[in-house]
Amino acid sequence: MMTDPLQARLELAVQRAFQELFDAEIPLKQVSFQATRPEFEGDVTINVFPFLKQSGKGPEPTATAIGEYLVQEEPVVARFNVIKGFLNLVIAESYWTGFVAEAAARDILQFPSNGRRVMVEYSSPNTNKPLHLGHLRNNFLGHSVSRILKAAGHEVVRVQVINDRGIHICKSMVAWRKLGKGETPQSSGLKGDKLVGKYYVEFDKAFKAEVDTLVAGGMVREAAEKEAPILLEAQEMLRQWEANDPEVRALWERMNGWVYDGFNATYTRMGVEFDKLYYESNTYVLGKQDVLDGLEKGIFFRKEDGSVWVDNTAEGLDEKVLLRRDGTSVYMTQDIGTAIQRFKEFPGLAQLTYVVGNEQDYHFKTLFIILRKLGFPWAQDLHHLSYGMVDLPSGKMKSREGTVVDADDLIEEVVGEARAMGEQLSKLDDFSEQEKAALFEMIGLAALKYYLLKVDPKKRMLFDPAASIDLQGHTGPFIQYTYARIRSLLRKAEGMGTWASDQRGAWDLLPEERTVIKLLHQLPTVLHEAAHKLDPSALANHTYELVKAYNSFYQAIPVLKEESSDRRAFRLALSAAVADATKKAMWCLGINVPERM
RNA sequence: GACCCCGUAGCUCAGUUGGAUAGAGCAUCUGCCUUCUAAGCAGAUGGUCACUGGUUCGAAUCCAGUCGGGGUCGCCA
Repeated sequence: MMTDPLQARLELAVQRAFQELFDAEIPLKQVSFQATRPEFEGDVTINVFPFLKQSGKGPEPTATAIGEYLVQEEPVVARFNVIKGFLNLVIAESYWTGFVAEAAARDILQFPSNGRRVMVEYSSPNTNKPLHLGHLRNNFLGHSVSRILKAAGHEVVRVQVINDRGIHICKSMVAWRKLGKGETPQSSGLKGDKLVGKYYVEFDKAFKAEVDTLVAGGMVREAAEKEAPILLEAQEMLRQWEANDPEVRALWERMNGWVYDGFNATYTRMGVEFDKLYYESNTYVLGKQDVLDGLEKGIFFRKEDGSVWVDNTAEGLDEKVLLRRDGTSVYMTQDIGTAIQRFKEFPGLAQLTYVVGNEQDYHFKTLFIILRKLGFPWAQDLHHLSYGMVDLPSGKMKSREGTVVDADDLIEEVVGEARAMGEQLSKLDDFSEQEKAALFEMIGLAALKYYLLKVDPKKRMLFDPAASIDLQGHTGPFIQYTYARIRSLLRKAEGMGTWASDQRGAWDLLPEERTVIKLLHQLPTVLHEAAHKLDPSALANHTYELVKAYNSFYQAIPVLKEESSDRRAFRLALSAAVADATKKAMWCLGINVPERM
């Protein structure tokens, strides 16, 4: 965990203070810092309550003694005050102005490369259905986490697993062959993934009709659901697929191709990217040998019927099957093999993060324990970014009840809302239609992405359609707006000269300036924490705090109209630093920012 | 039933290595465009931090229990 440089410096100074004043040792980590509450004077507050034993004095004398020591010995501490057990420190202006100069000159949200390569897996769609709201949270999270890790200095490999085989896609294939009349995306103009999804639904309809017919003919429903001819046909097709039947394989490739075209169109619009794709049709055979090796070493055990199991009861979990009695593998087997393959493929991989919903918590717990038992040292570097479900006001999304929110439709809706708002404000009269379209696309997607990313990933969240297209308040467009406003300011200021930290005159920072500077100063630490915790919401919320503070500053304090050229230049430098940091922070969330809006 | 997660303002969410009077946005109400973009700013209203007990100088935060919501417990993926 990283503490910011100012804090690290103060921690050491406080430690020295205890040493010299009270001849007492205090552990660095025990020094608790917090931002000073606005109603008191100060920037940083230290709570001395935990150290009364070491000092042998009451809270106030302890705090006062430390405060006096810091003012004397640590140049960044300008003065202090003590209220109850709280030592409020005022940090020297030169520290803050020096920081602004630095933030205006370089990207404070880009950490130097640390040489660690990490992998993030996200998306993992099935090829029988279009992408929906759940995929959006997954993709935005995965994409953002990848960028945050990159900004934190990692080299990131983004991967996607595509579930392209199995009974589900065979169902679509059967229905298309029977009912499709040769329909293609070209012939009907339907997006490829939507077309295949349509036949998946058609299959279900036909299946239900057949079951009803069989039941009407006197068959028990349970039996009918196993024997409906169209289901048998799909199962037969899966066998043919596994036997490499050329005709079935050709149809499979053709229909999956349509799906990929559709997915790619959606991914492009979402602005989500991958470095490498894994297809389940290639990886589903992996893991079997690894399980057999584990069996030989006595890590797993075989039951009388021949099936192979792992016993995780000692870890508080359960027994879990790894190979069926007929020797075929299950999902877990595949995941074991895939993980092993990835660490072979990318030697020295420092971390592998799976972005997968929390309904699979148990699966990943089990998977990680198994890999640890198999003795892979990297097993401790596996993470499950377990995110909560997205609920609708009406409850859970259910495909059977037709309440699934389609990704393409949703994007279309937020972009439409951005357009409606943009046209109404009519600030863009000199924009071409093309420029407008690009801007509304950017704003709409910002609204959607920010809405899904500002919530702690671990928590289930409510998707309120009305709130998600909101462009005011705690939203992506609000942040974009602040950025555009600063850019406009900076364009007007061109030629007014630059500012350097040695140029500061004898002035006091205004409270509005100080607030902005402090939030900006914390941002790199927040980014680092977000990388550590795999949590974009921390960065999203802090970025909002920053631009909110900037807006208050902007509204209350003149910049271009400031008469003192030094102060004006300083405010421009601060504005530029906020703009740069905001742009980078939003980039880390996968959100673009406009020069005007 | 067992295990896991969650419960903070009317609604959606921050805040949890234990610290000062628990914060935002939306909604409602009041001001502010002759001044750098009003997608903004300033302010008001709104709280038994689910409940009970415990730990301690101090608990929304830690522990136990109760209630409520969700998830997982397949030789499915």
